[in-house]
Amino acid sequence: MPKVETFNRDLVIEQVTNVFHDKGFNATSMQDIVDATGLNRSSIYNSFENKHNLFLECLKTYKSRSNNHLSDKLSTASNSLDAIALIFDVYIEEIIKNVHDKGCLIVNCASEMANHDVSITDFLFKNQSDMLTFLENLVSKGQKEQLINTNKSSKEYALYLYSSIQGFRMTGILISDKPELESIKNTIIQTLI
Amino acid sequence: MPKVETFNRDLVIEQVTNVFHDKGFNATSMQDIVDATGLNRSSIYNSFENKHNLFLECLKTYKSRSNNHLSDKLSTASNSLDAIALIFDVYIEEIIKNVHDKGCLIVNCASEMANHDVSITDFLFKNQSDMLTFLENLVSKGQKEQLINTNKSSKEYALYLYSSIQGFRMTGILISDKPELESIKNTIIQTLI
DNA sequence: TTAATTTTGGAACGTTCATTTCAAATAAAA
DNA sequence: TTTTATTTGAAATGAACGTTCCAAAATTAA
Repeated sequence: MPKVETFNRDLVIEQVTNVFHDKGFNATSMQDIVDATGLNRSSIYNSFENKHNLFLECLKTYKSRSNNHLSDKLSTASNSLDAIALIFDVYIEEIIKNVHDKGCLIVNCASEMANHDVSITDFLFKNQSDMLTFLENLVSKGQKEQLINTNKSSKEYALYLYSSIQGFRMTGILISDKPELESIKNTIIQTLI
Repeated sequence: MPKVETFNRDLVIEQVTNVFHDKGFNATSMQDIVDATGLNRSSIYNSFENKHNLFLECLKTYKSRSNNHLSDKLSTASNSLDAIALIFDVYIEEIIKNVHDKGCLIVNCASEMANHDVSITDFLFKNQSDMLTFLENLVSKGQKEQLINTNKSSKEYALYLYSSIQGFRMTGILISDKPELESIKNTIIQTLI
């Protein structure tokens, strides 16, 4: 019966995500989004309710897309320690790919919006929890494989890595020199050995 | 001859900085600034030209105020390694002081505005350079005192610490649990020993 | 006390903001 | 082909934005 949605929703989300990633939530206007997608205002509001919801959907898609990309790369790792190093390699690749790196959308979002918007804060805490669990499992396996030292618990090292990754993503915004990024990565990894 | 500026410029900058720190540049309106300072719009524009300049002045004041505060604390350090640990203690104190920590104004600014505004980007690169020099000297002294290992150069460790500090400040936005923050700090410091 | 100079208060500027409205175009099902 | 549901286009909404304007108040030097 109805006329069906003609645009590619995934593509639109990707286009909008690029704008949000580049300018942040507050500096992005609906006009920017209209321009980036080629869609009409009405279509956007019809399909995504409002700017806030659209941003939340971009965040969620970004998270799962990043996680999938990470999983793909990590599946090639020979062991857990190698996997942790590969996480940083993925980010290094991302940072030097762009002339001006935009950092991590989620880290930027935390910096811009945490504690101001409950649905965003909920997302951020959930993301943090997922990240910590993921890293803890990785460290735990590495410790069982005796590739990672047991000076600290897997929980503590996960927290350390979580914090280090955020710093790494922030640093990449201004520093895009590969040797420097590799050096930071190696120093972080060294701690675990 | 003239009527002289009646308000306390330092106080106004502090009040405005608090708003910018809380909401970020783009989400802060001139009305917010009027409300926070109690000044009239005209007075603000008379004294600070525009929002952008006002923000830049807040950034600079924030930087020097933070550096002064850090210097004060670090002067009580018994050695260079202790001084590095004290940096993190200053941040931990800052993080748990506020119910909802806002992170570092400069880190947040990098996340929101880097590569979009040349005067901001200039400030950020200058700040980064200052930070790295400061940390490199600290590490270098620590290595001479044989308190910090020489597995990596002082430059490399400075870069590592710089990245770690940014991550630490980001992490503190969502995590305000002192033991967790202490754990991250200790893991970072451990790398140097 | 007067003159000179600046800060104020408050309104107004034109623009841009996110969002809404609604008729016209569209397309699948009947 | 007609019906039905939905997407579109384009304009309009009112509120908020950063900034400007100007007369009135204020203050100090002469």
